[in-house]
Amino acid sequence: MGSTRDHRPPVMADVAREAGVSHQTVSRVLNEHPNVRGETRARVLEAIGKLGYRRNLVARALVTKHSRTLGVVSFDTTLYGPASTVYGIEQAARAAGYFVSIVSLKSIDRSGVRDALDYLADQGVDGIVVVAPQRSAAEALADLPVGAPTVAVEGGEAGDVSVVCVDQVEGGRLATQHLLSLGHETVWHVRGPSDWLEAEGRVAGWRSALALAGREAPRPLAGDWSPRSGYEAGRSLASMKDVTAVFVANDQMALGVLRAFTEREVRVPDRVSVVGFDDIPESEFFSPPLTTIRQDFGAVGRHSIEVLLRQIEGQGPHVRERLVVPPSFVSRASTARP
Amino acid sequence: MGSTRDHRPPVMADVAREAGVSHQTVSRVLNEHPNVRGETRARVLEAIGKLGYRRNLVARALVTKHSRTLGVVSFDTTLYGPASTVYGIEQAARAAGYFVSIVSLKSIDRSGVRDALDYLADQGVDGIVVVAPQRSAAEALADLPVGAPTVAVEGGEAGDVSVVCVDQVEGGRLATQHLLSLGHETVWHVRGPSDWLEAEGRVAGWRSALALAGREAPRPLAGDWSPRSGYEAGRSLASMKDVTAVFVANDQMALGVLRAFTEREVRVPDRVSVVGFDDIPESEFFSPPLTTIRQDFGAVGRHSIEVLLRQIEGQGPHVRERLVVPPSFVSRASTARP
DNA sequence: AGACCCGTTGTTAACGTTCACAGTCTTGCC
DNA sequence: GGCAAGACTGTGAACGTTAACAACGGGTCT
Repeated sequence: MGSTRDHRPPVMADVAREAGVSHQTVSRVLNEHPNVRGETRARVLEAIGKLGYRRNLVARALVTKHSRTLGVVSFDTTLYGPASTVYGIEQAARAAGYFVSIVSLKSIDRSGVRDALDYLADQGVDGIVVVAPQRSAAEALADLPVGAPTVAVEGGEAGDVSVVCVDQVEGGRLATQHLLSLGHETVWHVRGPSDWLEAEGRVAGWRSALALAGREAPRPLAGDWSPRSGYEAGRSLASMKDVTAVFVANDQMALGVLRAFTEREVRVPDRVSVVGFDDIPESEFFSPPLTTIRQDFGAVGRHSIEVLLRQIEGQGPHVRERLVVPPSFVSRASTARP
Repeated sequence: MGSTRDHRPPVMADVAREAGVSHQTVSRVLNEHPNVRGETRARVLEAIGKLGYRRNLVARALVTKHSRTLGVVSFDTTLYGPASTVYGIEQAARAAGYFVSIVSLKSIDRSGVRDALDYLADQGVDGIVVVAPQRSAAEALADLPVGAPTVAVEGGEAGDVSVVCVDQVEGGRLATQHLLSLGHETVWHVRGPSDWLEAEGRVAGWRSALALAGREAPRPLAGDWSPRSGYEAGRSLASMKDVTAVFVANDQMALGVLRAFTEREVRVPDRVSVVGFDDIPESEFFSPPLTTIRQDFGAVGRHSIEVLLRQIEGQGPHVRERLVVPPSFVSRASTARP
């Protein structure tokens, strides 16, 4: 104990003095440079421990031009999907030794995305993950001026950037085929908002499965992902006599549909079968437990970081990757033969 | 057009040269120093625009010792509560011109919290918000070695740091009093994990309301916040004959309870009344729609930033604040007279 | 023996900003 | 006309790190 000044946190020079070496040698020890004698290294390490030295990452970032910080732009991290994705991203990033700086947009429009990108670029992030489920976000990304490597999550055919996404079309197909295979004549659909790529993908999958089976696609009902919109769609569906199977574009809306059916005493799955999408933790305990399509958000987050790091750390000519995570079918009690 | 080198982003010196002033004057314009002639300012601004100059925040942080970045430590941001809180924090922080760096812990133990704090301190954050709903987290905070100002959210009597929280005791009381006022003899409770302060607070509120009414408190059933644990508690409750009212410590578990009751054909609210906690977006569409206690997570997030900024920006002798956000009662269809 | 390489260490100069201080040019006032 | 006060601007030195290069010593090869 008893360093010269305890009121200022120690810097590299203090450690160097303590260990009787130059500050550059301290730097070498910290950066695990191979050419440092074992005994010297030990002395430096001891001095570091004694002084409680912590390297100043800001100074380091200034000279290396690498902040070891990744930026994440997301839309409404209150929703289960984005929240889980961001969680996966953060975990993977930290495991790789990166910090994560987050910007949550209230609405994703062109300028909002652009501002967020600028904001992060200002901070000097090494790379950016944009969770861009809406078409407008994907488009904003297309004319991106950002220097930093970027990966889009759920970003459709987003311009020049790499994309990691769940195969929504396949998910829609899975749900619809399951219902058809049970013997339903056709399958109705409560869709998500039209500016969401995920909503479009699920519609496309639904249509293609119906087409493959030679069935006419009924007019889809519009929802906005919220339970309330599902509830309203459910009331419409309940009043139609020929509805026996419904594919709802997410579990929250499916909950609303179930609620509407319960109120109108439309039994599920006896009279109508329902399939959801996402597999939120609650859906297993809906009444009845919801058959749904699971998205592995954690995997999406992890993959997006892998792709991004490959782009940051790997050299080579900026390959644009596209990684698709398959959804999976989860069978529960909300579907049955007609 | 045609600056000397387009391949390197422009720095202050480039702007200075372009505008025919010194770099210091550019700095003054950027920092809105009053003593700059209007015409000079205009010239500098024009040069900035022409060159597309953006100030390097890393270099700035090095000299000012302020990164304008706030750290957030949270536990499982997949859950609705933490996710909403973090969202509120991020929005408020950005509005105040701060970046937000997030660390999501998988498990909150002493060393985990400490590592996260170190990690953020290394990065040079100006302040830290710890969303510490678990006792272990709060304790870890008690012996905090961090130099940065810190605020705990839901942190109980967390050592020396300021705390922002929802009045859980009041919430538990509200729920219980509502059930008692309907005429129920007593109220059962499905509680959260015992190492969560929120769970303890709700239990305390429940007990105090029962005590005030001169009723015996039944033995609480243990849950872990998950719908499944609620389901299991619900199965137990369904097999007891004298249960007419249940206060469940969160909405997810309440969903599980409702599911168990439905399976056993225990009618809600006809035979048993149920009250939840949180008011997640789904609970309005449970069957039946859930009467619950709403927590304003957004307000908690905003307040925590206010308190933190007051601590960072305000001088003065580190006052330890404690800010309590009141919960509110939301009446729906899951409760009735016995 | 001399040249050369390599492991190890130190010295000096960036990185791009702000701070402290020293100028210069007005302006007002006696 | 001189002088001080203030507005405005410039110069140099930090901030704490890494990069580039030089220097030294000992070993190997010819």
